[in-house]
Amino acid sequence: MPELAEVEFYRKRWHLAAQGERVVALHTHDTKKLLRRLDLPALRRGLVGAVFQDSVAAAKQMLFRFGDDSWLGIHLGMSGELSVAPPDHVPRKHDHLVLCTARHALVFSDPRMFGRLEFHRGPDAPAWWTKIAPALLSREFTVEAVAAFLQRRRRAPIKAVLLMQEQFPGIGNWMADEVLWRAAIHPRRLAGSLRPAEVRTLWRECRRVARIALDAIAGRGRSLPADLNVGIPKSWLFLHRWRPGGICPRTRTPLAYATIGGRTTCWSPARQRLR
DNA sequence: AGACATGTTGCTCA
DNA sequence: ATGAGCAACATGTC
Repeated sequence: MPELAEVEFYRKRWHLAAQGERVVALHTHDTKKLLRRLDLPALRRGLVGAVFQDSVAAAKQMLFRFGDDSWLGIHLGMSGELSVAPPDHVPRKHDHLVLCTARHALVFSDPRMFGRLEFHRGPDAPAWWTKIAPALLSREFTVEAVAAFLQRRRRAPIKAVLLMQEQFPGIGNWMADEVLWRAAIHPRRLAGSLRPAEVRTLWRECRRVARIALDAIAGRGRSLPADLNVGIPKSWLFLHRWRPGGICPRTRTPLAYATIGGRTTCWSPARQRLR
């Protein structure tokens, strides 16, 4: 499920509930897969007794800092989520990590187990965190960088290229379709075939979709929507794409579906034309 | 029953 | 060497 804005929603849920609280217990449901990058005893030593100091999200990953030098990285994969429960929470089948403070249980659950947990100890954030590509909303995410990247990937369909985290951190399947729909670019167009004006539009819509999605899904300031998706604008493709027989909210014509770049892709043929 | 799922990785082939 | 395409991962839901 989680892309850029959903990841921020989950990070904020833990942060608003328990930032500043001390971890008093930790439960793991060990699946070698999810915890494969984790030194479990080190995790326990680092977190239990430490205060949840801060957190940040980037791309589809989150980093939580405990005490001065303990860092917990989380990638939610396809089906992961973070929730908050009472401190006596009894872990359910897919709860793989539970951090308890005096007042809350912070729960990481992931049925499909495509997620990832990493623990790092040291004064600075780990290397895998600092090498995440510049955020879509940062100054370093420039139209020139996008143009150069599209040229390098010129033979791949633009839909597949938008999913590449090395240039478009946080964009996932639905955001990619949303960006292309707004930019009126057919998902099967080869990246190298986009005219400069189209590249600029694509760049601009990447930033717009990221900004609006973050506000709508994760809220502004200290607010947090009650649920994912409640704030998504009615005009977005997102709300029309899932039901078969969906109608484009702009052209009022039927949406099309196909596998492009290995993923189910939805577009509006009346709006997004080939070549 | 079978298809499909908002993600990533590692392999094969050009 | 570089890049494109695809199967695999594990489990739930329609």
